[in-house]
Amino acid sequence: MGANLAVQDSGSSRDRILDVAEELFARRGYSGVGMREVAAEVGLGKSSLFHHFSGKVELYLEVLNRVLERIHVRLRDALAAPGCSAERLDRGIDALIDGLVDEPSSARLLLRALFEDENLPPGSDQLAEHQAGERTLQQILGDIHELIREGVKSGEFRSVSAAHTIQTIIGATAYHFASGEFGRELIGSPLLDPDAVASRRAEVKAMLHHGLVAREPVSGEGGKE
Amino acid sequence: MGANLAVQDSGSSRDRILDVAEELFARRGYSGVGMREVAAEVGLGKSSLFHHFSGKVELYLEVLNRVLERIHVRLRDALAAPGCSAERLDRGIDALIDGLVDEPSSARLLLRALFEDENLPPGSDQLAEHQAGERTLQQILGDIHELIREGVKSGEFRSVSAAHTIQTIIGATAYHFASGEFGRELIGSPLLDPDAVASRRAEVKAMLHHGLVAREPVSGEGGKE
DNA sequence: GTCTATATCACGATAGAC
DNA sequence: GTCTATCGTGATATAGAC
Repeated sequence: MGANLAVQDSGSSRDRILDVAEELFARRGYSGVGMREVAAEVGLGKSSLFHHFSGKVELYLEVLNRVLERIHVRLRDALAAPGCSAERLDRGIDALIDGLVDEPSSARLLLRALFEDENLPPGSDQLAEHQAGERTLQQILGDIHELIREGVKSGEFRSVSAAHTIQTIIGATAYHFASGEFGRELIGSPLLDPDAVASRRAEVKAMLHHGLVAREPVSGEGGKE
Repeated sequence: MGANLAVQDSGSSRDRILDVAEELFARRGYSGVGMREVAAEVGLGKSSLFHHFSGKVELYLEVLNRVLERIHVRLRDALAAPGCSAERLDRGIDALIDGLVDEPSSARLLLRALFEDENLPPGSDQLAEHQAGERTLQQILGDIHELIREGVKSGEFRSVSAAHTIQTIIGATAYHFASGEFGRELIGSPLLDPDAVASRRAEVKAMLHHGLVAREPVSGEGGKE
């Protein structure tokens, strides 16, 4: 039962609660985690959690916000540097993967968050914590959307649907690193192993640059890199 | 057996339980659904469920098996017909999307299944129901793997990693149709709307054929279609 | 096959001592 | 800020009548 949670004991009680809750919510989802378990893992009594967070939903939403903020900062910085659209795309992919790898709970938590709406108590989407997360999410999506739009406008990208391309990018990054044991068996090694991460980076970028179907090399660019 | 006159709810109690459980598990996950709720939705007392299934885990695993079987049949038939690798790839993508669209619970249930391992009681992976699902899953993955391997071998596909390409395909199809309200807001219409489904088909195939980055047309094939 | 009733346990949340 | 004790509810599962 007692899983080994590699969470540091430093920081305020509030931060330690957030750290523990982030890993537990990522692994078992909102309904699968109890306040009692979070408290026990932090080393507090269950009631102490209610001193720091007004309820389970608020705790969950603050965990989610923190993850979204971290992604947003990384992506914004990566896309801010100058370069052509293809270069900025590659840097954005790297930033996304860096974030998902450096904070291993993020991918699962974010993917789970797509479904958790129906598990949260009714009215949770009107809490201040939820709306803060919505704003961060819209900034993330806005950054990617603008990158794609500019690339299409300049002719550097095909005339793709920005929305569908965002979905494809999320699927290629967040889904992959959230796929856990399934992905591990498929790939043949833990998804966070350096080699597996490097492979994923290369495969995603190659897919975005060339697709899957081969074609004759064009101006010395179509073959292997 | 007599002729089936009723159109809905005409199956056995067992089938009706599976239908209801499939939708509920897809929407709220294993931990988020109670046997009481399933029973109430079917129109039975809670205890009656335990007459048809020995427990909650067994019910969940049988629901999952049924979904995997349906996908397997569709994909196997689609890939069996002759054609070049690119044609078979497109048919496979269509079969996957057809399945996810015709059975709207499938995408969420399958994506959730990647995480539910940690929510099931310990030892669930040794139940007969689990191992049946494992076999079906391996058949599905084997079919896709073989398609990619043949395409690479014949030179029709780039020399991609089959495992990573499978992850990309799952991300582009199952993730997309499981993304629910998030996807709906991003795309701008319900993901199952005919137009949105057609768009997804086209975008996924175009991404697999051409990637995102544009290049000069090659032998009348590289531009817009 | 379906039901009522019950056993046992965990859940989120609160009250109040310290 | 953390604790113990408790409330009310709902969870899975079982026993046994019909």
